Amino acid sequence: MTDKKENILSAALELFAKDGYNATSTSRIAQRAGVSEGLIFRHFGNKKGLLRAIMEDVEARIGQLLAPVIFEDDPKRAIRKLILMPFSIDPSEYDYWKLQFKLKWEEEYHNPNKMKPLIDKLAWAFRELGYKDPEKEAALLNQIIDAISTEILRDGVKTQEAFKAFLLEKYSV
Amino acid sequence: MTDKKENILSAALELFAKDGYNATSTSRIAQRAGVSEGLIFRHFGNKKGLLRAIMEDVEARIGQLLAPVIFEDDPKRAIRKLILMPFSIDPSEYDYWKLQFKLKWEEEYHNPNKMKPLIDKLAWAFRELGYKDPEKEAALLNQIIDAISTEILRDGVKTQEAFKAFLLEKYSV
Amino acid sequence: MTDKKENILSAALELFAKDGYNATSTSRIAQRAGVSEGLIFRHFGNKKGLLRAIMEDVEARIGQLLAPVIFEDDPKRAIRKLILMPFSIDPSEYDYWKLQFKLKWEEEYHNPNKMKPLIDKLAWAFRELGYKDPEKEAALLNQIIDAISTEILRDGVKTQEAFKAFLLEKYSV
Amino acid sequence: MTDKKENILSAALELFAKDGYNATSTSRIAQRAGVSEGLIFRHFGNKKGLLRAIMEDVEARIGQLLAPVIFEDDPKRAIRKLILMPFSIDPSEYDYWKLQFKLKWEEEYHNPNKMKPLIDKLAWAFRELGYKDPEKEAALLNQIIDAISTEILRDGVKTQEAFKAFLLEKYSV
DNA sequence: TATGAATGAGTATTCATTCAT
DNA sequence: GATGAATGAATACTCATTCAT
Repeated sequence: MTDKKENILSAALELFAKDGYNATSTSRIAQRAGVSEGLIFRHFGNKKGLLRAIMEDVEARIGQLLAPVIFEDDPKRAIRKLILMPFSIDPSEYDYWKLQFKLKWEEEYHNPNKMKPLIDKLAWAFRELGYKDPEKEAALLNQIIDAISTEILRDGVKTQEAFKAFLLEKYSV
Repeated sequence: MTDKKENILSAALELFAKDGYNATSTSRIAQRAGVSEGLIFRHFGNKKGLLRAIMEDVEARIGQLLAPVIFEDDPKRAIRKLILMPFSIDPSEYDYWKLQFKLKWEEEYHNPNKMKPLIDKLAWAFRELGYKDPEKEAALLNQIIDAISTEILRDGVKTQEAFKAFLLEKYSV
Repeated sequence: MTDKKENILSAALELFAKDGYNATSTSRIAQRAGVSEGLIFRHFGNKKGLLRAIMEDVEARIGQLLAPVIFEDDPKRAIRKLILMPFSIDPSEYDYWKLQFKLKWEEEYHNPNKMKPLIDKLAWAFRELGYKDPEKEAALLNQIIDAISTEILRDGVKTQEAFKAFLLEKYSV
Repeated sequence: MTDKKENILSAALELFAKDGYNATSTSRIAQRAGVSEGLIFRHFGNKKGLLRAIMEDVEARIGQLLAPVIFEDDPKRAIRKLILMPFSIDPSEYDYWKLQFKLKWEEEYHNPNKMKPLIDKLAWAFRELGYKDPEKEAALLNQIIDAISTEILRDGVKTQEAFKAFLLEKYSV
């Protein structure tokens, strides 16, 4: 991949994450990337194509982050790893996550199945631990982590730090 | 308030809730409201002014919905009422709620303090019931309700129905 | 119709006739009409809409020009009037005609049926005059007039003047 | 001439003939020719240069087609050959002709002198046959053939077939 | 010879906003 | 209060062309 193509990708990620897809014009992306506007279209066809290219990256990163949870064999440790996850995201990767959350509300880009494997794993963990309604517990914890991630991305990790111990204790993990 | 002004307000609410603020043009609002585009600016100054006017409504509705929780004197019943709340929203009012959630991610319009009184009330309730860390419990339940509301607004109330009993039991309320 | 709307119409007619539809940009039209580019779209929706509006005029003018032929009761005089027609077009109306011919080759705008009533009338005239194959004679004369009109529009009426007498004599009208 | 250069030429001919010069982009030409866009400019300098190269071909073909008329020594047979000409064009060569006609109205490319030798030959033929105004007869027949060719290129040879016998008889050739 | 990255000017169209009536 | 004409800046996208490789 050429330098300029990468510049476009990272400028777009940054702006999409900050302002959203609709509110970011291709001309601002080009400007920030230091390239001509036309180049965006030569490389990605259209604005949606650029978004798609970025989303592939985003999904890969999320996959990487979730992998340790999904491949954990011990149920307690799986839950623990998930709870710790939002606190361990590298700030340099926040934009990937912000975009993911922004797109839930913008565009038709929302794909709720993306989290399916994680929820399944959690359900398994809760079942192993003898919880009465493991599916619901899984969905609930997933939502909690989702909400905490949201807050972290908006206001920084420090504002949510207190929840870490709280949740670990609540779930005894 | 004149008819036409109200038409504008309800057309804008509908469109903002469906497509977001940025993706809704004043011309589409005028068209759907059956008024001239100019009238929007006579009444509300500019597009942001229109959004502000709508948000006043939105906040009033949310206030109304939360009032029964906040003025409940029995801690168990307060928690119970909050859990039931997202399931009891009249579908005709969904747009107010959708807009509220959409705006969290769009615009600089997010006002996290809006929920402060509710969280305080919840903290009080959990304290009364002897929970160890009532502030965190309050924040957590608030986030859970937030997440469930989100899902209800996106996919309908039926998809989340199962959580009602689950949560009521979990919190023994 | 407002002044500015008419300005747009006449600027567009002029430019479409000179350079063709595709080769004329909306910005050049706006510039020549002395209006903002946006106004074109407010009045005509899009570039095609502008062309359509012009074509309605064009067809009305052509109708007017052909009417004396079509409502002529004497066959010889009908043919005579048609032959004289291209020589009698007011130069101020050339653009309407040029556009008509340009569009035959550009766009999907060609409508061969437009000339049907004229050809029918000619066929009738030739039949009345005892010609052996009146339909073909009609089509042929129509084509000849078409070709002469083309030349007149390109190079001026003088270059074709000699054909006037030649054709009148040829058809003895 | 290299393969690729020929590919460009034939792709451009096809597209210019179908959509016109202005409406055909160099990128579409390159795509259809299966070459890089840059190669067009290496070979032909610019888009106009490509058109010029094609027009040389076009004129050569037209010359070939007219040669039998121009070198015919018998006046009747010369006229006969011209009348038959548009019906005998090989459909695989239609694009050359379409382009020729399209360009009459687009671009500054029209060259009316191209037909001079043909018209001179016709004038000679009509003079030989004792027509009263051979120059005009020549110009007229040329226009008729031109018009019939136009129709054939647009709607196919069958739609004009009937004119063949009609004209041959009209001119007794 | 041939490519493919890159550009700057241009395209049709939409936008929020103003203003005379 | 209400309209509809009008605008200028912005939008996503296309174009012919250049150039290093």
